[in-house]
Amino acid sequence: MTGIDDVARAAGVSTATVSRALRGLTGVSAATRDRVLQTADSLGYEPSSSAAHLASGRTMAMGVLLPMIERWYFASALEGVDRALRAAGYDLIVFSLGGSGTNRQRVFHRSMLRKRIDALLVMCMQLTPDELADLQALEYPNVIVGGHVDGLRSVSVDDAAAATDAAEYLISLGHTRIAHLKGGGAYGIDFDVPRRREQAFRDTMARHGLPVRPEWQAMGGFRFAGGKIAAGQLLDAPGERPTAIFASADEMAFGALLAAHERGLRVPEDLSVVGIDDHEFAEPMGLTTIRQRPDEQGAYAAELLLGELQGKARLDVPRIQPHELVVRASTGPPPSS
Amino acid sequence: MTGIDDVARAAGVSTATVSRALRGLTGVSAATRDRVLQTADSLGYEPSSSAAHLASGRTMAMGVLLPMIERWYFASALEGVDRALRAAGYDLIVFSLGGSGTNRQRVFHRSMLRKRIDALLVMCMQLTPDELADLQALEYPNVIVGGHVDGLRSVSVDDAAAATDAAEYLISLGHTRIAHLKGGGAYGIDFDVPRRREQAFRDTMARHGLPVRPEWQAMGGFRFAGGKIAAGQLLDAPGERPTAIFASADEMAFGALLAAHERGLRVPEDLSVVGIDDHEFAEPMGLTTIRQRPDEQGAYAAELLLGELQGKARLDVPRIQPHELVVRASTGPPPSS
DNA sequence: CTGTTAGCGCGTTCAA
DNA sequence: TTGAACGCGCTAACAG
Repeated sequence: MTGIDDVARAAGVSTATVSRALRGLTGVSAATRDRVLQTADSLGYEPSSSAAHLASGRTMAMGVLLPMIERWYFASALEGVDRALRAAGYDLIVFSLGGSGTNRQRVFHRSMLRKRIDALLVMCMQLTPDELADLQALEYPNVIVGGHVDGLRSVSVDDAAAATDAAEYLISLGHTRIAHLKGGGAYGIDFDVPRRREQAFRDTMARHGLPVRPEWQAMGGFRFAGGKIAAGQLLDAPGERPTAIFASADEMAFGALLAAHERGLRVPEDLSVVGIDDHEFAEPMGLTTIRQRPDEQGAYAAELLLGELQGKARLDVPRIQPHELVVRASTGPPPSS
Repeated sequence: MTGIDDVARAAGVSTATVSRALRGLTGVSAATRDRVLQTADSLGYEPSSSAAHLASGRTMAMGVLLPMIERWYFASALEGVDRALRAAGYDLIVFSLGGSGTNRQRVFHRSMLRKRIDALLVMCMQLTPDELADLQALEYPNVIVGGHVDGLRSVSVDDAAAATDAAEYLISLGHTRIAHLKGGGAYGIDFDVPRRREQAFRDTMARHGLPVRPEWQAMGGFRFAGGKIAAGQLLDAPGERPTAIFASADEMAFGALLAAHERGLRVPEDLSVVGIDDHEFAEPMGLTTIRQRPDEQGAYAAELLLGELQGKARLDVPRIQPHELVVRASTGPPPSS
């Protein structure tokens, strides 16, 4: 393996000069810099990140801790984080709980991040007090993405506003009999996003003097299959049927769409459905939804940490991430019945 | 930060003994080992991976290079890789091309992996000759997952057999007018999986003396939206309609299902659809498909590399990964017309 | 079974 | 603008 002294020798300078030239520091004449760059390139030299870490204290890597990867939100956010990090020359180290929730003990234990990262992004996780303490003991900059933990900064949409906008839109169309497909309880990891959305839904209904019927609140577990089953039960129940379903996430909304189809209900004539996310499938499925961009949230969070590592002032209250109503074919006025 | 000498001093032994005890090497008395473990724990000591790397030559990290994260196959495979690595105490470093294909130059350039990893998994990428050379110059163990590159080992299903099984199943139901939704051309990264599946489809049709009509071959780009559009065009075309669609991936099959529904075609009475993958949505959508398990493929590939790092013999021909027909509600005999 | 010592490959002083 | 020398924290080889 070719090291820094090989370059130094070949370029006829000291290792210190090579180091300076390669990192673009000042105090190197243009001539020597060019020479160093050229010989480094021709020798195929690349510095060892471990040696650099040891000498400088910086790992040039960032960690992401998440409950699981294979979920639209997480995978998209990861993509955004990766994009931001790569642009800054940082590496991305991924720690997934794999949805298990069982290897949950000592998540933030020192062993999980063996002095390998400069900062940590935590995605959508509800933390126990012990875990919170562990995280803070880790002492490097951190931020929560897509979730909320007391005492830590979050980068996310305004979940309450997003849910409110969805419910308000249904109400503006004339709906009064609105059901709610709730998320949560599915990741093996609770987090409060579903609670915030549900509360906002309830508040919005109350503000309009509309009832929130217990039998129209169902748990869809944030997934297609769960949403389909829950929506099916809603629609099959005796008595009045809702004219609209607000799903706390698109995947559950897809399930609702399918459940309606299977029962011969027309969307939106008989039933309107609105979700949150703007999942890739929402457009082809014609789902009206509240768009959010997990990738941009991830990138924003990564850049925030990157900024702090470069000495920028700490941002105690990150910018709320935007959301937006996207109207498609799954919503319309309620049936006139 | 507490280092190894802090532990050594506190335990009254040398740093070498601490190192040995902590790594579970032989040649340490039970008593000393316990004492060391205990003081290390109480001091909250965790070794620096960089220092360990420098001294030992091992990074205890593995890299994964993939075209993008937010895609069912990649995210699932990543999950499996992570699971295997974490069990072995290895870290996972992710390099995503972000679907761009533009920052494609010098993918394997030394700078991409600054001596940070012990082995590399490459997912589903078609490599240029230059890239292949770069990869091999990287000199650490590698393996391709879910794709094929001449000269490199692959962990994947038998794509030809999977596509054959799907087509054979349709044929066994009595279908003769079978359309094909092809993948490919979508990732910004070509790879030969779609070609293998298409070829197997053609071969199977030929073997049964069935025609492969050019107007029934459509490009769905491996995605829901693309599959929906392509299937819609197939179904809207004047002249005879296919009685079955074989989609090279579930996401396109979902699009076909939707296109059929929108045209009032009943599935499977008027049209049968079969996919490949067993995507999470396949079960609730009632899609007949060929199941594969990307997570297990990823885990298997990771374990293969792990084994080699531990000195096991190199496996030149990894085990073909299993696939399996899963019959659901989207397939049936062709209409008797 | 345990301790001593010499690097691993850089970044970073400090002096020139 | 450049170079020499030290040390980051650990593992490995050797000696005891």
